Amino acid sequence: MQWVLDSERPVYVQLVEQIQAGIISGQYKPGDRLPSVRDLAAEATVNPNTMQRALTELERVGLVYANRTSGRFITPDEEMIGKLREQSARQQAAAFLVKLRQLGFEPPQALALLQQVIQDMKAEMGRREETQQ
Amino acid sequence: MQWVLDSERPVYVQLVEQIQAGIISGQYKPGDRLPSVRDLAAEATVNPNTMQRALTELERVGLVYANRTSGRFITPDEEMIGKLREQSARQQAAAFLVKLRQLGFEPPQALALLQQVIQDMKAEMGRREETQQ
DNA sequence: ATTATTGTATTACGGAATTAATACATTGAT
DNA sequence: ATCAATGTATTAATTCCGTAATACAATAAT
Repeated sequence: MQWVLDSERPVYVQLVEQIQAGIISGQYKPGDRLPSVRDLAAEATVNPNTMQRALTELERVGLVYANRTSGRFITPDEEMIGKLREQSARQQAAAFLVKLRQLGFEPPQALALLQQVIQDMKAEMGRREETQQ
Repeated sequence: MQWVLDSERPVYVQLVEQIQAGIISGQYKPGDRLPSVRDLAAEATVNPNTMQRALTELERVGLVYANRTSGRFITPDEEMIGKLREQSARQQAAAFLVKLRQLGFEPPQALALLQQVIQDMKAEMGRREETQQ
């Protein structure tokens, strides 16, 4: 795994995100054993405790579990992974709606805006392709 | 203005949000003079510096401007207010898409999910109405 | 000119959050 | 029984953020 860390946000948060992305993307498969805390920490050039914190967080939500001395594993429960993924996404969506309401956009307007932003992205991509040598 | 503050998040952030909401909702109209820093601070039972910080932030984005000794005013530029509002909303939308991609949702899927969340909200509201005494 | 009112700058305090150092506990392997 | 590898707990150091205390600066009003 290639770790990308900046100092804008807490390191342990970035670790959580990246491991989680690795799980969702299937890079870490259900049931896989993870490298040890110390190895992961060395890999990411991070203090072991910092890596531990990230792993504990993932454990809290149920994505991984630990067996003392035998190591840490991705949960084998694919359905749980799927549910967690969807639940997180819904939370993000709800938070988005709250923020947009603060800006005076009711949910249907927020939806329309998101649609438009996506359209604009597509248009931008199209222009890039045309322009590329 | 009735201020609602908790200690979950920085006070100055909450102040920014509430003043901004006041501007967008038209409670504070373009060109209006705001009460002085000290008065606002007293109103919200907050340290003057904390209120100052909130106002400086709003100034940074252009929603208000200050004239030494004569006070602080909402920008009279209604178009700017509108543009800022839309720009903020777009930023939120873009951030939402980034987070959802981290969870493995491509933009069209993110859009569909948001739509569904809104539908669910409506359904929930409906059930509430039926149930209410 | 003086004063009162306004915004601004500087500095310091407190406390929480993050990271690090170190020691402890468990257990599979030998 | 010992050891090595693992996760875990405890404590400390440090940094950073939010808030507060206080002093300064500018100008409209008198």
